Amino acid sequence: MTDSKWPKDLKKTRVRQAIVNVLREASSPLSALQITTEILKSNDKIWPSTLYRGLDALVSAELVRRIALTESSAALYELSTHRHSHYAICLDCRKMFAIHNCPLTNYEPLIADKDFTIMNHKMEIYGYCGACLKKRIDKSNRERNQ
Amino acid sequence: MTDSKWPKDLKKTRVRQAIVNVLREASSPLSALQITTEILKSNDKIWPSTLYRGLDALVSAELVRRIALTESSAALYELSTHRHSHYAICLDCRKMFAIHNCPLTNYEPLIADKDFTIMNHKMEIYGYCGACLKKRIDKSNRERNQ
DNA sequence: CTCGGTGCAAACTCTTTGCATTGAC
DNA sequence: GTCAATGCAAAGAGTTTGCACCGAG
Repeated sequence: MTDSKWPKDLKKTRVRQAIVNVLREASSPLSALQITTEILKSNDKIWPSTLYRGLDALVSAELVRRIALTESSAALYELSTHRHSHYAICLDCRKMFAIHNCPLTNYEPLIADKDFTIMNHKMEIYGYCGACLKKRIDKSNRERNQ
Repeated sequence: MTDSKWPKDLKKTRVRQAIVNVLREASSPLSALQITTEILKSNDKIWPSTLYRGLDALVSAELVRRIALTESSAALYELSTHRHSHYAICLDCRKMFAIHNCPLTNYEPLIADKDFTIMNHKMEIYGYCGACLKKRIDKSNRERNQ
């Protein structure tokens, strides 16, 4: 509710505030559907079109960042106050872990001379988080012993 | 037509051969729609469902690789004989340039200890190719001079 | 009061599913 | 001949568009 730095040229409407409130409480990026579900929980109403238009406005105002993952068809959204650029995503539980130091920062100049000027990049790392890896190992041990 | 190493357990059907033929002639990855268009040009017919099922079969047989870009909603397909892992994509003309040496190969061990075991990764680089960058510069010069 | 935001319906893109028929082996 | 591949229709997810009404500034 306390929206510290809401851009003055961005109308502060019910829907937009609801979106920001939901994203503020989220521990990881949310899909449009997840945001809708959360808003509906608070006995507030929202329509898909309005949600997407609201998100577009917030993304344009740089309050919200849109993340498109190659593996999922739905886009994810997070507050842009969290300065994440990349994520490692667990193949089992789909939990997302922010990667703070980007490996490409030093690498980009190496390919920049190939008649291509780099503006930005996307990177996703897939694997298993500690908990899920343990479960996998336990499971394969159990199967071997029976 | 000369399909050097067609997996013996993969039925060699009209549709699958048509897909492979189209992809063989392609200079960059194609979308399902582009593949459909190419096949229809040869007075051959194809239905979306059949195309997708054919692509799935070819991907499973590892003859074809599926590329999902974060920026486009449609998946792209290429023959897996071209050993590309990453692309640099021009923001203007959308041309794709293969990147052969992956910057993450040496980097992965650096984050692997963070209770996360990396299995694979996706990377896309966005920017401007030489031709499009020149056009942009020329255009901005022209606008400045008038 | 005004113009942009919203409710609602409908469309649109990409992809998948179901089922009867066809064709590869 | 058998079973998987295909033709075709229809549905599904995610997102966008159109238009009348509403509400923030």
